[in-house]
Amino acid sequence: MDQPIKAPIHLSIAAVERDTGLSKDTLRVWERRYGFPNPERDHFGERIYSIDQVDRLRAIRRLMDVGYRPGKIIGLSLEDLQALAESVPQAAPIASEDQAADLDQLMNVLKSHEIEDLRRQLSQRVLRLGLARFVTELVAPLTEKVGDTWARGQLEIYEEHLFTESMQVVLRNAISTIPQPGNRPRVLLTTFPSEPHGMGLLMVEALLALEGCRCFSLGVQTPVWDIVLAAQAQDIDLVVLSFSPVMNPTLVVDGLTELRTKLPKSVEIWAGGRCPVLSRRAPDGIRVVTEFAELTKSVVDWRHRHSL
Amino acid sequence: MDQPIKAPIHLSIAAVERDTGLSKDTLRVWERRYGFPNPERDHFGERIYSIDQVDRLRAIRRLMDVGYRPGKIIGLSLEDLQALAESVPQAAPIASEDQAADLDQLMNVLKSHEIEDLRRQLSQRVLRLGLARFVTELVAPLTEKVGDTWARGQLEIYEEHLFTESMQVVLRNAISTIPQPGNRPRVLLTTFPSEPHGMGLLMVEALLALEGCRCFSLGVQTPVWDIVLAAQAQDIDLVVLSFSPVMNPTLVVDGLTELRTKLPKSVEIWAGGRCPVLSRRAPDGIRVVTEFAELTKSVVDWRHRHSL
DNA sequence: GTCAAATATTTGTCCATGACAAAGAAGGGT
DNA sequence: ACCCTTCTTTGTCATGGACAAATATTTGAC
Repeated sequence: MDQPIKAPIHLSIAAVERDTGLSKDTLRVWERRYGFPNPERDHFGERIYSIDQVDRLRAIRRLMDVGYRPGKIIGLSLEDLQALAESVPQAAPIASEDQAADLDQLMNVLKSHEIEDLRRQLSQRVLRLGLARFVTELVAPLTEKVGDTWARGQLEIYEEHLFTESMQVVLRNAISTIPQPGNRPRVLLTTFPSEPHGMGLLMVEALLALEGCRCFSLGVQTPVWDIVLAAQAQDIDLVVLSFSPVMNPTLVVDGLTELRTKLPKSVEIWAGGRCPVLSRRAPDGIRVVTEFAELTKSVVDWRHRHSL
Repeated sequence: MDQPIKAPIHLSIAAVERDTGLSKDTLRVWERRYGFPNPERDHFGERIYSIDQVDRLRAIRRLMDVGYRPGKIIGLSLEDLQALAESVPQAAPIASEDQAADLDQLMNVLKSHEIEDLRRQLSQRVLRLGLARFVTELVAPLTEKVGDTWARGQLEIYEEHLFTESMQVVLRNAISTIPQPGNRPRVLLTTFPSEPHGMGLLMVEALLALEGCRCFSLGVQTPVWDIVLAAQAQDIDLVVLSFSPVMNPTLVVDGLTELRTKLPKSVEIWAGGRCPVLSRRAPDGIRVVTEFAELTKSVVDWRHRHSL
């Protein structure tokens, strides 16, 4: 054996915050209220979390992302948590039999860790389906499936990383082959500072570029003020932001409100992604786009409104 | 005018943390110690920061990244801070006259916001110089120059985002053209969870791929435990991690130590990047690679040691 | 004077506890 | 069924104290 005695590794509260996505404040208040997590203390009284507890915290976090409330599940053992995750109903796949089978096949390639295979097969699908259908019918459901499978604990994070990395390579490659004429609308794409996920952005960029929009991607995590500056400098018509479900709702709403007041009225803001708060209480003056099909329509609509 | 009367916009402490990168704890303790920032309070006593103060905070933050200590500069006005930023000595460019001129030219293209131009010119340089020289003689110094210019306040964050995004596209494209034979060493590339910068990783991937290594990139921010799992699954010889100077030294050292104990002895760990702590107190069993030239040598050395 | 070791200062992060607002759940009337 | 009000849950913020790590400064030997 390479690691005969597994060293009892302990993590600081900052490390746990990063590994679980739960803020330090939350970790402390859970300990106070529910008695879990229940970390040891080092010689100076600072919290020291065991791997076991971090695993449990991650399982709890995953279930919360699916809608469970912490109070209900925080007392459960890791096994119970995993059992619960299994029972979460799969998001209804709107896919046909063929599609579903194809997704399964790609998942198997991913699980076999044959990265070249995965990348090659994805590239083939781009050619076969065309980029637009590739994004809507394959990337979107496959990404969801991967997230789902991970939430059930049937996929390691590193496998998700491998998937994301491969998919991004394929998508970027595909996007770079789209000719970019100097057309309107001129679109700025990015995410807020607390949102590190870039896949949604790439999908949107692909679809918009196909629609003939002029896309300027700032990558992820641009502060609000810098979005405003960039929109000014690039003479932007449309700011598109992408949100994942894990984003803090308050930050989403506050950020959007702030951005809306700072941007001229003539610049539209479109917010996309599967973030619950968007559908419920999106600020005024923000267009919420939850489905990819809407995106294309919205562009047509924009052009119509601007007589283009 | 689009915004005739600029609404007196105020930000919550969470928003300021987001926009300045200073933690809530830090913001509170500065207020307590130095009397700045000095936010108003809303009807319920929560801090409300003015735009002016946030601008000052960002200027301070920039100077800190260049080595100033907060206590020395926290009392200065925005003008004084900017003047100070101007006076920061430029990092000595080891480049030749020609190179320096070329970098300047590219910087100008970036500042003109002609993204297509920038991307096209970068792609041309790849062909002209070859990928290896492109990385060592252009990407590395240009990235540094961009960071530097930003630190002086002469570049907006969004401009840095534009640069990073363009460069990543070019690099990924270049990398994807390198044939990947099934050669050793098999290299896993990633960063720790607190390190969101992926450029260094791409540069290293390019050079290693050129050297004939088999590269598996997990993208950024992989938790330690998942790095271990991935290394196992992919039969990895070499884990390469990239660090930027802003990373918390404690987390770097702790993470590396943890990773070293969890990985089998047969798997080497190489740590790269301009992170001061690496040179000073790197843990045992970690190879520190600060220069790109070393990288190639290290691969040759690895092959020699493994009789390949 | 130069350099290294010892001491002082600066600075970020952590801790404990209290409080409240916003989201969600539960109850009651039409 | 539905909507409005009330109760419960939950995350974030506030205060103020403390210490360790990093940095600056002083001391002392050569």
